[in-house]
Amino acid sequence: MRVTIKDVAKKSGFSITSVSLVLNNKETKIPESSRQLILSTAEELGYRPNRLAVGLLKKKTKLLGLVIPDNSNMFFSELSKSVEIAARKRGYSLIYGNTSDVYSRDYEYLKLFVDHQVDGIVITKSSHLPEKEDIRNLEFLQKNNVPFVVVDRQPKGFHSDMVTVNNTTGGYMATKYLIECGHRKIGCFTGPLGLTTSQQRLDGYKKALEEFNIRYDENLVVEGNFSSGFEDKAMSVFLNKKVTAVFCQNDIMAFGIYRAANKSGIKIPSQLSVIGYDNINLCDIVYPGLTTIHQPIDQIGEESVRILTKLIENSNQKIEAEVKELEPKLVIRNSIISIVEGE
Amino acid sequence: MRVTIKDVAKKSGFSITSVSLVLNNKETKIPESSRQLILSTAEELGYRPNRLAVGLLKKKTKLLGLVIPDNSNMFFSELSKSVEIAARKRGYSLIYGNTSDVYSRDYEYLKLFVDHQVDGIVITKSSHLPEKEDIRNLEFLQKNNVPFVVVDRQPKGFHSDMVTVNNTTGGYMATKYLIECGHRKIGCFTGPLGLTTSQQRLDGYKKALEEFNIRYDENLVVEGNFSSGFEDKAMSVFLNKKVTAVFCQNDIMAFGIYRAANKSGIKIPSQLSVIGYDNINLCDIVYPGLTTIHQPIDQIGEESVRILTKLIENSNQKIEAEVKELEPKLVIRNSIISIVEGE
DNA sequence: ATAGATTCTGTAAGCGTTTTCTCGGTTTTT
DNA sequence: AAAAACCGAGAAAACGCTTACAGAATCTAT
Repeated sequence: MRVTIKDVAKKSGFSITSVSLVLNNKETKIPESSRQLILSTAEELGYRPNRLAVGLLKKKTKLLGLVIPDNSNMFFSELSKSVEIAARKRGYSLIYGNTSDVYSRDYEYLKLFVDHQVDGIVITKSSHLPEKEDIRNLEFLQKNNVPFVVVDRQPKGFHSDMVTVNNTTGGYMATKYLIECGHRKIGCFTGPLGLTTSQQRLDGYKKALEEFNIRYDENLVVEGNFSSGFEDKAMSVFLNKKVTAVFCQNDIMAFGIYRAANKSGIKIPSQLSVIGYDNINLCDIVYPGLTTIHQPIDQIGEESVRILTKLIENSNQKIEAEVKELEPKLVIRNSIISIVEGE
Repeated sequence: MRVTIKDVAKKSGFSITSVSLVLNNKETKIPESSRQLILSTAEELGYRPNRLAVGLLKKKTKLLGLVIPDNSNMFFSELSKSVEIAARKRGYSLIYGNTSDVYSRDYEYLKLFVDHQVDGIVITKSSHLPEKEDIRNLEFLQKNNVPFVVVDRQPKGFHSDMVTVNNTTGGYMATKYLIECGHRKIGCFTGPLGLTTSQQRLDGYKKALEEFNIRYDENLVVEGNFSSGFEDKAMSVFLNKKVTAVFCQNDIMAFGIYRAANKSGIKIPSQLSVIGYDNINLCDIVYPGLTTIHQPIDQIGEESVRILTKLIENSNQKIEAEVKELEPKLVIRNSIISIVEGE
């Protein structure tokens, strides 16, 4: 059986109270000699407090729940990592729910986390979560008094603490850069259009076109899924429409375009310029290096946990919901070619 | 405040006992009418049992701990996902510890998990964990009576339940395939040589060479880190030695070779053949598609959790440690060229 | 009618902690 | 020498739940 505080008490000859007091460094008038004895027998027995018991009593578990759509998508696996790092820095650990983008699991995991009495939750919803369920989920958390922070994908019709990267700006920066490189016919390979993320990046794309007086042509927009599988279809559309550059709404889809291009004997960047989104580790490793929009993943994790722990530690007072919007950044590598002005 | 069983009891007019009995579907002679009333008020109040309380009492938390070295390495992020899927299938959730390959955190997380009274632990140790600490860690778990399964990287000097993929076979298959394609001067780009994983893959490489009477030349072996950073150094060695093919001990390093090759104007596969290891999603997406050794990640997760839950459910009886060795598989894509026999 | 069997429901202990309160024993003060 | 002050340490309640056990109420059989 595991060593309990009772064992330490018995062995050291003190009461449970005294042991607890000493072990928790409470200010108390227990003489140094007793103190040392207790400390050393606890050490000797390898005593570690049972967190369930402590949690039950104190109503704090130092556990955070993390819900993400897909840990095999590098953006999210890097995000998990950054959340984990930020959490451990503050003494919290993570229970982790990967929904595999099956949206009913969002709710399942939230319930589970609540049952485990997590102190707070970081959530990025599934791609196809219906608005109604989204609201139901978050209301469930509110009703149960569990602080939470929504990350990356914004809920519709619900205002809460949130950390995002400005996707409109990101889409705008990517497109503008392509235009400045002389491109006029620019394809857009989007994520699921039900997500604010995709929609906003598309908005940025449109905004940049408009600014440079380029007509927006919806036939140059192909919807993808932030993963692979649609690149061939997209490629055939782009070739057909003779685009000279493509804005891919994430890096994985950009790699898909790399492959499709190679298959069709199209050279990147000389015949087709490509820009991605996310700046995952691999961008540096592929050839040609992928020019992309950097998302500050470490900051996202850090900010989410910062806000969440703030919420937890001030759970008595109602604070105005904090929305942290981070800025994306253009990272230039070698997947884009500048074409001569006027031709 | 959260709804407790007491609230349900009060509201429905029954005792706590009756409510618990009904809610847990215990066989009992509570009449259907009372039963229904209890069920409906529980539902109405949105009652969910507090897992801390249940765990404290039953000494079962339905929580599994997962320790992995680096979630930003795709092999491990896919592994986390597969472990998670296997766990949820059996009603367990995951507390998740990413050590970022800082080996002191292996122990930290194990302690934490024990404190949280997890029912069992799945562990893949950090790359540079000294043997002594490795043993200390696993003995700690034994002493605390926490079942565990070691995955992928084997501990030295400790026998326990384990799931691995046969790395020797994998290295052998990769090398043999290159030889059969006519290659004779084959470079080997390894992982950290302190890991059994790397060592065994190297053994397989040697074994294949030997089988075909090719002299093993240690100058063709370059140690990497399973990540990026050493590819340029490796490439210069390989070019210098005029190898025609490279066996990379994981896919990420193979992608590194892709890049280094491109930088030096070397074409893959026509001028240099490359084989990887792991078969992560990206292999299909890069160009040319990477021929590689497939590791059955889903099976690894499934087997680990299967063994672990078996251990948990039979924790009374001592069972012989189960070592499950899975088989790797060659996946042929387009990164290897066959060279004419004799020239 | 009364004992015995059968249904139903409640009491209470216990899981491992923390923390408030109380109390016995010293020492100090007058 | 008696009262006051102080020090050190333990008893007990509480957190939310499960479950063995006891008990009340109803019904059956003699």
